[in-house]
Amino acid sequence: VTSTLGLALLALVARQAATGYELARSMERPAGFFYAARHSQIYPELARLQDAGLIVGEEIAGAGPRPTRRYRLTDAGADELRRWLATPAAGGPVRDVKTLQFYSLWFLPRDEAIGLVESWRRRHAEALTVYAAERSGIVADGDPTPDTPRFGNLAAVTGGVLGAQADIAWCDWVLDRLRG
Amino acid sequence: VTSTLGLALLALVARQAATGYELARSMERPAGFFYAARHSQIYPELARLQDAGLIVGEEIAGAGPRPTRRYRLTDAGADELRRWLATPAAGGPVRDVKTLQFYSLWFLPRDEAIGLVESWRRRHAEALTVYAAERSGIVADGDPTPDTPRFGNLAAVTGGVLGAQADIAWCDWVLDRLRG
DNA sequence: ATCACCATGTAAGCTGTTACATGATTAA
DNA sequence: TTAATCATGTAACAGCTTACATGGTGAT
Repeated sequence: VTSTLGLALLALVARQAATGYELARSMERPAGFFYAARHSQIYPELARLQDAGLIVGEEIAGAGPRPTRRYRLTDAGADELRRWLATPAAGGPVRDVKTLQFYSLWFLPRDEAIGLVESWRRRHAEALTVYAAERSGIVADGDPTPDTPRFGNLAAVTGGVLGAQADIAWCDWVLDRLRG
Repeated sequence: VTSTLGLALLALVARQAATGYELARSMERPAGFFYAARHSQIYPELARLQDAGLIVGEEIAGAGPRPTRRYRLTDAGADELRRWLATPAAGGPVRDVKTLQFYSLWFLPRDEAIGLVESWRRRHAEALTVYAAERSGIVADGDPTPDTPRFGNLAAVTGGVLGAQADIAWCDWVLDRLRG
């Protein structure tokens, strides 16, 4: 019954009790690399999760006109998250703009096609340096064991590295053909 | 001004004039692997594209209570598509359920974590056989030159193969860690 | 004083999904 | 005759984005 956004929030709160603001930050920078959401979507969803008894918010001292709340996972929330993780999620709708553009490369003059692929390559190369740096940061703190959140971080960022490498290899393959 | 769905439809119509029904089919099976949409979204968008002068529909004989129309690209539509392809599209929102689950692997007992990753691995292996089969089918018809739609097909499916291989390698890396 | 950041909320609008609706043709 | 396929459309709803709204704290 819980939405994917709800489960994403449970996954974050499971790691660390957090305010809506902190969760919104996470869904921009670290977790946002693979699951993004805005605060306007997060706050109502947190209210729903609390109504469903999956999280509880405790009021804390904070800045601003409205009360600040820090949420933590309940036992029911932990069950819900584990149930979702136990079965592989059905992949949602696919809307891959990059593949759509590569699918249409034949429609461009040769030089512009090369320019398009090169700029995608640049983007992936940048992403790779970001992921690789993040990854060596994690590894430098010691190899995480599979029952700690840091293992999830390492797994996610490793996927980012492997994916970016594959994307770059793809661009190189296409460039070879276009120049060849 | 045109939506991404609109550009996806232009990209398909650029290859081959098509009815809304045929476009909806494409967005299930071949093109649907990287850009999916339903007929309920496609028909109104086709009307909008025609209003904007990017495609024109010609009534043809066909089954059904309403007139059947086959759409083809106009010169303005070709310009619009080329303009979009010339600059690399801004990546839309990221909502990667698989990475979210891997990020949360630490939260599961070891055996269930292994089960989850194995089932993702199975899914990617299936995808790989589909892409690989599709790819050898294209290559068997002769190497396409970069100015033919078949080159786009080959580029897209090559990306599918490389991506699936990277996904499998990722799963294997995680499984290695989980099994110790 | 001005700016960035902390912190939470609502409203309008666009995008996308599911479901409802209609009817002809062709193959089992 | 029953089902699949061709072919098009609308309506209700869910999900997400952009923009509006408020106000406190701490640094420059």
